[in-house]
Amino acid sequence: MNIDQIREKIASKGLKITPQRVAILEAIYNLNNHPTAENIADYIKISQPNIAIGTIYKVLEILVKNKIIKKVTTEADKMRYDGITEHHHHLYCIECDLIEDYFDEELNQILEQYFAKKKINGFHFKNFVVQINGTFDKC
Amino acid sequence: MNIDQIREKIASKGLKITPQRVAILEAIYNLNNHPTAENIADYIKISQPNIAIGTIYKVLEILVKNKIIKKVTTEADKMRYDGITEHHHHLYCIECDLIEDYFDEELNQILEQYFAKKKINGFHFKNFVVQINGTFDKC
DNA sequence: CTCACTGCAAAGGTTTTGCAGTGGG
DNA sequence: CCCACTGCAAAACCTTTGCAGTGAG
Repeated sequence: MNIDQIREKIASKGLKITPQRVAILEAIYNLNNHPTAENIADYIKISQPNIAIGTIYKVLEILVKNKIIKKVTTEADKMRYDGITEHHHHLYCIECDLIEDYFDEELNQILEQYFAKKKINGFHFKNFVVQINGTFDKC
Repeated sequence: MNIDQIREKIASKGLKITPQRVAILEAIYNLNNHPTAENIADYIKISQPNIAIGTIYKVLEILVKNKIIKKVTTEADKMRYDGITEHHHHLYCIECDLIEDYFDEELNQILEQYFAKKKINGFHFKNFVVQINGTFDKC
């Protein structure tokens, strides 16, 4: 994802393109590791030395509302953000706090098939996400 | 789950049985809706008018560590607690903040079978939880 | 009796808010 | 130009911590 694509992504939602917004979205794509607001602040400190932490939170909120990014939650109580909006799942490390993306079309199909035929009473099914818990070798 | 069962549950982990711990665990079982620390505080205010909020957090932490309850996370940034420790999934309302439990042995089997044969590189699989997103009729 | 637990209050950390000033369209 | 956005600082909020006093085993 290059700068022009990022600008286009912001503009396509009718949002103003500001250097801060571009830097934040670029940070999320480049960090690629479900960063916290603080991680993002550190990353963009070089290009945006004067950005306020409040601005970061406001921008993240707007990006989430416009479905450009998604919130990711863990048992640790900091909010984290995910720039991938296509359907995917997460590998959670139960020892460290690492999260990795997990894509598998077979898994999606199995579950789509399951939910298509399964009726859940009083509930309108939209989508699903699988939290896959375990440990990474690298930890 | 009656009081004696709750006391037994606490004692079985070698923990001291205190009125505060019993009240908190009873609240989680009776509220039955993945309460926050604050929800629990409100619920037990009648029986435990002097309990400190710090005590509630300390007790919850101990119950989680002893696997009597589990933490549940949502996009809202308050931690929530779940008294059901057997394997189950969650229905999340994307409009309000309601969470309901979802049990289905067929779903568990489908996914256990999937993960048994699927090798994830550099990752030791432990277990999985499915977040089922949608809306409740009652909302 | 003794040590783990509680109550209280203060501190810590993250996120939100209000407002004046700025800059993108 | 104008209104949306930013920077700044304060405040709100949830959760943790330290310590003295208490009570369960």
